[in-house]
Amino acid sequence: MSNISKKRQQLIDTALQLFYERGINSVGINEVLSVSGIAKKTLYNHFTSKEELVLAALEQRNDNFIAWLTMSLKEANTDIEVVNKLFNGLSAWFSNTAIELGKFRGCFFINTSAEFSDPNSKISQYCLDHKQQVRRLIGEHLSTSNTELLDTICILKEGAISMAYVSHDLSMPPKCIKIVEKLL
Amino acid sequence: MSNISKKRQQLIDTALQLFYERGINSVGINEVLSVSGIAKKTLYNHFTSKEELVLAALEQRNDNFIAWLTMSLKEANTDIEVVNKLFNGLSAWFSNTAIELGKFRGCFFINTSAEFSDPNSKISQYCLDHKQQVRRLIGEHLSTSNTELLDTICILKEGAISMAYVSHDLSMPPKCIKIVEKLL
DNA sequence: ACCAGAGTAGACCGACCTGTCTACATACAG
DNA sequence: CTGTATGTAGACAGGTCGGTCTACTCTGGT
Repeated sequence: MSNISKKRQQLIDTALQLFYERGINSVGINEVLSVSGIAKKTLYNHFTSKEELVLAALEQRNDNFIAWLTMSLKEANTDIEVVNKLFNGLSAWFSNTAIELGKFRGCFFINTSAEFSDPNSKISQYCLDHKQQVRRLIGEHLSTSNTELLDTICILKEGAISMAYVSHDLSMPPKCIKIVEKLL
Repeated sequence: MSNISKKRQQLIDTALQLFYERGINSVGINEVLSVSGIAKKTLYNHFTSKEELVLAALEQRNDNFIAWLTMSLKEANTDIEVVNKLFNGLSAWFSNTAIELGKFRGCFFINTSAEFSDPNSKISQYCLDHKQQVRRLIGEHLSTSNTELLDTICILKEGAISMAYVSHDLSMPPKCIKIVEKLL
């Protein structure tokens, strides 16, 4: 890997970590630089603004998350297996057992949407896009193209994430599994 | 009402509106002052810091929300009626028909939790407290003290709010009602 | 060996942040 | 009528923000 993209990647990695841990508006460019040990000129060589760095961090997180979810849903051949693997995966995430996703601090995309109020901004649009990608990936593992089950799973997933973060209640994923079991 | 508490209330109302619309970290004290037309000295007469104003705005929002929810659940005498009234209420909120709650921009408490990363801060604690109050209020309207139904409703509620805001999908509340109907 | 490209450190800019303070106006209770 | 409490306007302090720029160094390919 060339030096140029190595530095670029270091910046993205550091930014993602700090942005996810503490929120984008609470982390300044200077902190990203001092933590990563990279000069300011280099950052503005690769990104024209903080917003571009934010978008790159969102893309990185999306890649990580989709990869993790793909792995989690691997070899799920029945609908109930998909549900089990999905919510067991969420459990692992919440309890910091899914190391690929870092220390749990809610959904980075929900948190970021909360910080950026303009729904037409690239940042908000990307958050929406991420949720659609996750939904599509789950849908591809289900036996039916009926959206009813997919809707249910997505609602429960979002609810479980929100309650895990805001209410510190990590017990929702098993309950979600039971709910879907009853419905099938 | 005395002048002192009138000014205080104006500050809280303005702060709540701006904080909810755009996020707490994106709104400075000076903007709250210029919009409300109140002097800075007066603000720091009533609140020792921005954090205190934020807490007062959270309390105000909690009062408004609990009052709205209490009204929405009034005369719900069966479990299914509670579910119907709750999710129809959410529908109205999402589509800006519930004027008491202002223009929908997600859950103020979820959004605020996303902005403040320290879970032990008063602000994060208050967000958690709000969610518990809402849960308790819903629970009081249910026929059983069994937490299973209450858990289900709360997960679905959080999921519906999150999807309405991040994914601009306002269609979840009726689907939540159908899900609970199947489970009962 | 040399030069261009990519890196470094960090001063600097204007804008904005929270919070303090001075100086003055108004209202009202005793 | 007067004193206190509460209000006003806004300058100011000290800090941080995103972003620009200068001046210098390192490194790798020809």
